[in-house]
Amino acid sequence: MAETKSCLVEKLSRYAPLSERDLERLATLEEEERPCPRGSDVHRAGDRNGDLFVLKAGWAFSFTNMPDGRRQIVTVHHPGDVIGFPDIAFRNATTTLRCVDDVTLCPFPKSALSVILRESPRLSALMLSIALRDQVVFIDLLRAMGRMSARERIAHMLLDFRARLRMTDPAVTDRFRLPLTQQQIADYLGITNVYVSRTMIQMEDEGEIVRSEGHITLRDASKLERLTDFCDRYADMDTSWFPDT
Amino acid sequence: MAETKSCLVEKLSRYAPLSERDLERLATLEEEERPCPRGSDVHRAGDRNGDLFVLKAGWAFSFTNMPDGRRQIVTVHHPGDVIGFPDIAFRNATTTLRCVDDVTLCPFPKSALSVILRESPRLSALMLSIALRDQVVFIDLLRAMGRMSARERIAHMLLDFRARLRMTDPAVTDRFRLPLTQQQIADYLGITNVYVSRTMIQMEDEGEIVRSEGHITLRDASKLERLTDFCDRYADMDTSWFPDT
DNA sequence: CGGATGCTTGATCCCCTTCAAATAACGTGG
DNA sequence: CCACGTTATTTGAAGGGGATCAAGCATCCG
Repeated sequence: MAETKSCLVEKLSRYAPLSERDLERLATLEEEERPCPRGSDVHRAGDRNGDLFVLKAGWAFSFTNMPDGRRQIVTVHHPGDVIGFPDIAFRNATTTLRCVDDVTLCPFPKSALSVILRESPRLSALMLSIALRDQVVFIDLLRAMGRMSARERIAHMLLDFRARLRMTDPAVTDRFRLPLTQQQIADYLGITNVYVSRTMIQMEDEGEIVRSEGHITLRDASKLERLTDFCDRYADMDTSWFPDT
Repeated sequence: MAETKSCLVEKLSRYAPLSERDLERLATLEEEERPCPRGSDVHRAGDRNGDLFVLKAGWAFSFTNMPDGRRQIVTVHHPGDVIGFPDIAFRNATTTLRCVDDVTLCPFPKSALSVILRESPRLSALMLSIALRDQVVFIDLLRAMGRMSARERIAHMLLDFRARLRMTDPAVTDRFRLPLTQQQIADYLGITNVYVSRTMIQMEDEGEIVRSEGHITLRDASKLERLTDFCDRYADMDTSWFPDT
């Protein structure tokens, strides 16, 4: 029985059935979990690449800066997310990882990937699939940034957050905590904090959302889904082609 | 000796040294190459997922539409590129693949991935790395879309194209063929064709670029690199952690 | 309770869009 | 190789979405 409460096991076994051996293998790869206070940086862009993480609790985000100070938040990480995948193709981190909340991280070393690739084709397929799923999520975000208005972008972001939160907690409803500042939302969506404020007020005035106590409520999620042509990439991965072992 | 001129072998062996066995394995996975006329669609968004491709010759691009007709080109594919990676995590294609030129494709089936994962950890690592490298390229593009002006986006695109073309042909200089229409560039960068025209004229007036005979010349690439804080993601992948076999 | 941080609001500006039309380049058939 | 329709590029004028700057409020936290 998998009595071990490994983050990685917890996370990956959600996607596809894994053998006992694979589960054990995963559990041994993990290092001791590690807390990080809100506002702190786990690593900075340019740092030598170290570990990958599973985000056990709290929100975080990855971002890059331009020389003149413009900032782009690239990913908002939710509990259960694997963090650091894109960087492993390179020697140095391409983004800075900052904690939104007090956060708990479960690190596992980059070299663990090598072990997985050598020993478990099925786990390898899973890692690859997650990476490729994330790529499609980026593509969806790219479409939002390229062709959507500020209002649509915010709607898209909210739907995306809901879908992601629902992955680790199926009980998530149309009301959930949103700990990001408007400046952070702005840096994520490529607009300004001022316009985030204006747009969210407008969305609230028109009954699309409600804000209170750091939480947000989607009043009519399916309307927002139509508005943004939203597609939940977390719900329907294809695992049928995976090797059996 | 690898006498077979397999596209896949050609492509992948560029990144990291591979064993004879791996090279042979790759060669057998490939199906017969296939031509596609310019302007035609290889597959459409929503189609059941079939093959992956190596683009042997010509340019192509992948795009999505919004219900109201807005279009976002997501990737511009150059000779040597592997096409279709993001889709394999799903049952259906998420984008439409359209040919810019008369194109030659080397298809290999999705099931080939399963074979690779089972038989060659080293090739698996390579596939994963390419997927993750592409993810970083998307992140760079995202940053451009979120925080850069039209002019900076165009500069970024040109630098990216040059870097990619140089991967398969190191002889590529600051002058190269640019077969995209301004409408396509616009749909790629999230601006309008009209503004692409205006901006490129301005860039030409100010001596940053030259256009002639369907080609473009970068007059001072390093200046453009500073302007956009450009980073060549194709030049420096980290393969040091790969399994040996 | 006081400072800092985050949110809202107003006035003004500009990058880019939209619409429309003219010009140029291209592809095809004769 | 030219003629002609088609598609791509350029140009102009006008308008809007969102940026910028600056100030006033609300909230959080020690």
